[in-house]
Amino acid sequence: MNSLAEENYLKALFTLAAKNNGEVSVNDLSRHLDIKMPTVNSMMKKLTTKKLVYYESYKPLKLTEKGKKEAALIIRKHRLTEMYLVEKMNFGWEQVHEIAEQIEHIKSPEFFAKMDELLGYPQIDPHGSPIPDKNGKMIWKEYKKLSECTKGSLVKIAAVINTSNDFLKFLNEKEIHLGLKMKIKSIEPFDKSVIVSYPKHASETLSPTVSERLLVEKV
Amino acid sequence: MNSLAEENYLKALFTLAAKNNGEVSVNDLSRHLDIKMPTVNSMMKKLTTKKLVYYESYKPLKLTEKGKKEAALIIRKHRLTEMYLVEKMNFGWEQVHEIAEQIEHIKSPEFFAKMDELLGYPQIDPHGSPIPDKNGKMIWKEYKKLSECTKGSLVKIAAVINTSNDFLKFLNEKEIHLGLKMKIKSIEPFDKSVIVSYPKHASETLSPTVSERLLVEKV
DNA sequence: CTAATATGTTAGATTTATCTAACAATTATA
DNA sequence: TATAATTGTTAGATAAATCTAACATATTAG
Ligand SMILES: [Mn+2]
Ligand SMILES: [Mn+2]
Ligand SMILES: [Mn+2]
Ligand SMILES: [Mn+2]
Repeated sequence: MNSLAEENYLKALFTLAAKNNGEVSVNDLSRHLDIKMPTVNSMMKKLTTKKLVYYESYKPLKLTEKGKKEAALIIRKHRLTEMYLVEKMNFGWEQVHEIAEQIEHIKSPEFFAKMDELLGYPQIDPHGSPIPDKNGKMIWKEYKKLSECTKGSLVKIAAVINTSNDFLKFLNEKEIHLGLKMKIKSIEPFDKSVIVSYPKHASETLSPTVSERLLVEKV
Repeated sequence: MNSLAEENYLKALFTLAAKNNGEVSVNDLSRHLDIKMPTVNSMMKKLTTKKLVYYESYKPLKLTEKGKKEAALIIRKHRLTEMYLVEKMNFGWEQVHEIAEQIEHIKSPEFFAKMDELLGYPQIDPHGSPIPDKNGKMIWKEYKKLSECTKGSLVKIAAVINTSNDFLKFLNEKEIHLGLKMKIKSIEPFDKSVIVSYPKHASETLSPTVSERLLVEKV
């Protein structure tokens, strides 16, 4: 059984690896978790003896297959929890991450199985991220960034990335949510702002900071 | 902020104190928590510096007012969780204690406030124990043990005490649950077994082991 | 009332997860 | 390529929560 600390390292390794083809540096982990490098270094040695991480001095860190699976199962619990909090407890999508960060460590397969069942076996979390299955398999659909779409296209919001509290609250104010269909009216040539329209909002200008964080699918 | 370990000691102190007019011994705590006496001893010193426990060498342990309140608030979270698991997630009353033992330590006032709201501000948990209010105030209604009732009386099951898994499963088999009304048909003079009747059960014999663990109110 | 038993305390060790300081290797820059 | 900056490692310290062994006090029984 992994400790709470070990679980957080596994999750961080998994998340950071996704951004850098499977390889993570001690420094990345250190900054991501706000834990000093020597601490990370010794934890990596420990996870290596547990066959969860592959580590050699001065080389990039990699999760083993076992490590990947265990990490994915924690992410599964995190995302199921977020979905449960939004769907069954009426929390806003900007409120659930902190709570899920704690509940993901609860040791009770029955508890998460029940959430899964009550939610009808959801495939995505409230931010559009895929929920890994019971074997730790996770599939990202092929979404496109809103910033990469062309004028005139009709798109549907599928996921948000870099889901900070402030960003989600901004989206709430603009009434932008998953599933929302919007039309791209034009793209400002100067700064690449995207001008869109959607129900109750005839014209909204979204800066690149925003449009790069919105993943969409074509309608 | 108290650690998980500290919270479990506070809760144990509160629970054991209820059985012994506010005083708890190091030995009681040690056995209850399955933690050796020297460990308990040093934790009591720590909780004393935090003004949660009143401790003097060789004297019984007592929670301070602050300690009592903090303990009651953890018990509040435990019981709200149990109620939520039974009412909203369809767990059996014998399944919820272990999960609540973990969730009671979640740091999120909003999470428990939401449970409370969704449950309609319940006063008791699934075993009939009172849920302390937001100020840590808890009131036990004046129930009587089934074993103390007289022949011919009509009673309603109000709470169960010493709620072990096996006992709750036994009650499930006998279809005995909170709110059930039963009539005391007779009391066996030899061993004080109570013979009762209730819907679908014309005659059930309950041993003292059982009838002493069932709290009832008169109908 | 003494002796045995039970309960409580002190001292010191261990495990886990963290840190700082010092040093070493790698990578980037001039 | 030599030097500087960044990244990584080692060594040793610290805090929390636990333990065992030894000793001290209190309670119980004869
Ligand atoms: Mn999250
Ligand atoms: Mn976490
Ligand atoms: Mn319980
Ligand atoms: Mn607990």
